[in-house]
Amino acid sequence: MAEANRRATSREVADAAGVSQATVSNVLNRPDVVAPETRERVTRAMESLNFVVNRSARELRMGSSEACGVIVLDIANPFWAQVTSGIESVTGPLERAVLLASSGESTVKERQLLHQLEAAGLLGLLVAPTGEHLDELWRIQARGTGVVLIDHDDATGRLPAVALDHVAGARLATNHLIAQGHRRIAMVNGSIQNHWCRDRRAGYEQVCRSAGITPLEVAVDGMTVASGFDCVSHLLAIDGLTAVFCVNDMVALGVLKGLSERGVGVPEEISVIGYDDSEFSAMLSPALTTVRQSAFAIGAAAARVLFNIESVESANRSLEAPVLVDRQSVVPARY
Amino acid sequence: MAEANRRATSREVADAAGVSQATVSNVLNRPDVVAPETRERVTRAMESLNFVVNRSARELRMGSSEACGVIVLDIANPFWAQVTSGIESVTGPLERAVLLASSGESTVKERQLLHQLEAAGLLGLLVAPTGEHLDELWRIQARGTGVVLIDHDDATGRLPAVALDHVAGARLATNHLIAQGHRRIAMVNGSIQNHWCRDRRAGYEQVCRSAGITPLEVAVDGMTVASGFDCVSHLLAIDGLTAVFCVNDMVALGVLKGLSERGVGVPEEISVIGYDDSEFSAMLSPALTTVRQSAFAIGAAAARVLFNIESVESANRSLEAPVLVDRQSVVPARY
DNA sequence: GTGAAAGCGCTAACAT
DNA sequence: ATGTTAGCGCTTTCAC
Repeated sequence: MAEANRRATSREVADAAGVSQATVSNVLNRPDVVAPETRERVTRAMESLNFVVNRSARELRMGSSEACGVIVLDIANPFWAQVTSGIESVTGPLERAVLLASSGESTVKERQLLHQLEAAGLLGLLVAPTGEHLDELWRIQARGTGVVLIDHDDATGRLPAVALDHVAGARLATNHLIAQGHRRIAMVNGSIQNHWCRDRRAGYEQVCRSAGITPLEVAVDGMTVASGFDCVSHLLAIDGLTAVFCVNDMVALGVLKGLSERGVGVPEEISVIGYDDSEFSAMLSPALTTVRQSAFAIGAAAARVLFNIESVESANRSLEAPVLVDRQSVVPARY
Repeated sequence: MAEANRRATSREVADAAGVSQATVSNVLNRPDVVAPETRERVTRAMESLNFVVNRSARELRMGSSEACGVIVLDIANPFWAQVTSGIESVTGPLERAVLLASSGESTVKERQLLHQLEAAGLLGLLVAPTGEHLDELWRIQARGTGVVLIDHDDATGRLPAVALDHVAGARLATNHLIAQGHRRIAMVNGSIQNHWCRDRRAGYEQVCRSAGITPLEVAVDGMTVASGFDCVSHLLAIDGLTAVFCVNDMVALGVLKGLSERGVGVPEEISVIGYDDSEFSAMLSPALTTVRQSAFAIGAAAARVLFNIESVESANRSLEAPVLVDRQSVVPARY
């Protein structure tokens, strides 16, 4: 049985190849500096011993790792799954590992994860913060771990941030509704702890007010299909309602379902607009009118910023402005 | 400026607290063994220095890490996002980090990732293999890193595997179609490189044959909405087709879309059945009839096996059998 | 209950 | 071109 039950060390490779450990290290890290013949011999030794470098040792020695940590708000949400894909699209080719974690929008879980990830000694962290308390992130940055905010700004400008313009997106959605003649428009919104929700509400309110109509907000707990479904009774209690703006497509899905179960026709009786343009949205019936923003692009941009491939400014500029995807769930109001 | 630009070491904490490094280590790992008063002093020093242990050093010393690596086939697919959630549901409370990577169903990418993850010196790996070549995984296991297969069996029994019964699920779907009187049933399937696709096809074919009807397979490249959409022309070329079994809900979504764009009514003209019961499936119109299997449960089960919380046998037993979710996209065939 | 010392596997000066 | 050596920050006997 040639197979050891333990990983081979560079020391063993060196012995097997009849060279010093330093040469093995050179073969690994600066192959050009070692004689082709020696290199060949060392490489063969590595293969026959199934050598694989011990990353902990390397990192300890070098003082840092190449990998990055990612904290998203909810991995089960398609938006974040897309963001993750975007991040991987840049880390993959760079052969950089990604340590992914999901805070589930819980601030305490976020703190735990931050602590764990910092202890992992990573090159940097990409984080979608759960709240406004950026101080822990500032501290991590000060201690030497790069931090890039995903879809959340740092008002103090200490942390680089790659963010989508939610205010603009919400304005787009609300304007569309108003342009179709709607005046009684509700917004189904998540917790305003969440800056998305805050920003989207801000956009919604701005447009409402300048059109002289009263904003009507219905809050839900999580931004999930279930919460959308559950809030339908509140929606139906609103007098004269003709349109609803949902904070995202998942919620819109729930609202659609709740409305249809109660026999309320969409879009004939009530128009519904979502946000995100999730993969399923075009396929709903009625196909969901929504606002598209590029989740994939924001993930990739944040990773590029962390790895110094691109400046924050340029990364943010590269993010497309939100666009309205006009489908079937919004029609002109009938009075 | 008290804030150092460098992480504090246990040595520094020791000096600040006027104790030895060993005591700091004890406070960290065996708090009970150190005098309460000393412990208190050390803890304060840690806080004031913002100490956080260097995981690389700890792991180097201990010879292994607590974290685990995960390789899924495609993180952007809701099924895998759910599996990931399941894994996190067990690693989270255990404070174990998860290193997530996605192979994108590419075998070469898989090899790269395996290499990277092994080099990270993790406690174990949870992997959904892209193909049948398990030899690299066997080697990793032999070298001392735990490996648990997600949704893929190891015929040799060397690797513990947590797997769903795709053959049974496909039988369920096909039987349902036949019970509704369908005889010309196509299956839209992904690459048979993928064992899911193979298993689901096997179930489909078994049932077809024993009912004396000819299996009709249409292959697509990836298991995505786009591939489903693209194969509709092939589907429509099949003479007398009345039903289609899609390898998953994403593909079904694409097929639904393609069919509706061509004015083919579902379910009046063609019945469609999916697989996975993705979150959006109930909300489609028609609501998608599909097969449910618990992606979340399989992730959690695999993690429990890796961490020795549960035996493979018990974990597999705990996985629910696939169930048919009868909705609107399948109706009796009309002749 | 606490400290001194050794060493995990690797890389990087420096010497040859 | 290759070898020697030191040491990254931590845990862990083994003394005291």
